[in-house]
Amino acid sequence: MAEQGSGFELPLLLFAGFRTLIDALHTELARQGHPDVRPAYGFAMQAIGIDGATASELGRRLGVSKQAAGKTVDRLAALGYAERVDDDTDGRRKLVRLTPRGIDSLVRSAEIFDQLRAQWAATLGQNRLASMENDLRTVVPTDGFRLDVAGWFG
Amino acid sequence: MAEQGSGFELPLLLFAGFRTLIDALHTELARQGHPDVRPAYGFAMQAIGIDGATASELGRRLGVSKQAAGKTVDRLAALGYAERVDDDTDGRRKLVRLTPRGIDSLVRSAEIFDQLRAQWAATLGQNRLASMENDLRTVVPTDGFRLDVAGWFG
DNA sequence: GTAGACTCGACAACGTGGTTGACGAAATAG
DNA sequence: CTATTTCGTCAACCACGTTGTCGAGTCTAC
Repeated sequence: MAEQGSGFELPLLLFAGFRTLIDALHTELARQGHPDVRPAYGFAMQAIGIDGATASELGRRLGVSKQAAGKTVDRLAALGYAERVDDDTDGRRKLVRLTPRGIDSLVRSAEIFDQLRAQWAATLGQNRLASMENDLRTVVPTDGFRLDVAGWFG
Repeated sequence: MAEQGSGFELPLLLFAGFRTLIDALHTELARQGHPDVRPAYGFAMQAIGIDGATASELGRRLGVSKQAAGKTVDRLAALGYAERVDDDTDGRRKLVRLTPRGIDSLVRSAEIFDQLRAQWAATLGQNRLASMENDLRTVVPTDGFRLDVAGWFG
């Protein structure tokens, strides 16, 4: 209340909201058999998608270099969430595909996010939550933004 | 609008809002003579505060180890934003103090954040923005949360 | 059909932000 | 006086990003 109207608080609240959701997601994800999925991995797997992608394409989607994307794929592969498959029609390309385990984590993430949103809706009311989402949509640039949280911040 | 009610969109919107504010801050900060302040540095300087702090205390405030805090102080010191001062009454302690340049960046940050909030208020309306802040306060845990964004995410 | 340009994935080196573990020095508790 | 705690630092390591380089494969133009 002392910080009412302080410009300092707004970014903190937005980040706290983001972090609250992501932490709740990963707590539940861990409980459902995915204890070693980090926030960054979730975003990367989301970017890989069901159809898969090459490392270069993944880099473009995430807004990072192809080298950084390649390293992320290494970690995902080491954990059994993704795999590299040679492309028959192009000897240079290696398609990165999610394993069944990777797809499972993605499906569960979507469900958990829906449940979390429902909790917020129950607390704030559907209208208030929808207003918040609409207002955020108005005020953030519409073009896709970069998801390289760790690298961006530090 | 296709994503209306999608649990996936909410965290993205919150993060995009956070990032939009932080990016705007640093663009303006760079214009005002602080081009090499990174988001992480701003949070660290905020935690150091006007009165200064020891590296261990800084670590506690940021939620990271004293070693990590010490490294952050190194980078801040290298850029001329902070300095270490021996404590006369305790031979172990070294107080980390912001330099005038460090304080200047903090003062300007506060002003810029206020201006950015005013822009949001002009776009959304005072009431809508205040509602958003109130709703976020309702839904995020009240206890102080960790500011180690980079380390948390990745 | 082949020469040049482009793309792909990988390698190396580095910067930044974290972690543990260990350690000497200084303060404090008994 | 001794035992414990705390402070700052050093060293090693990991995660996530960067740039530069490179061989190999594909595509385009002549």
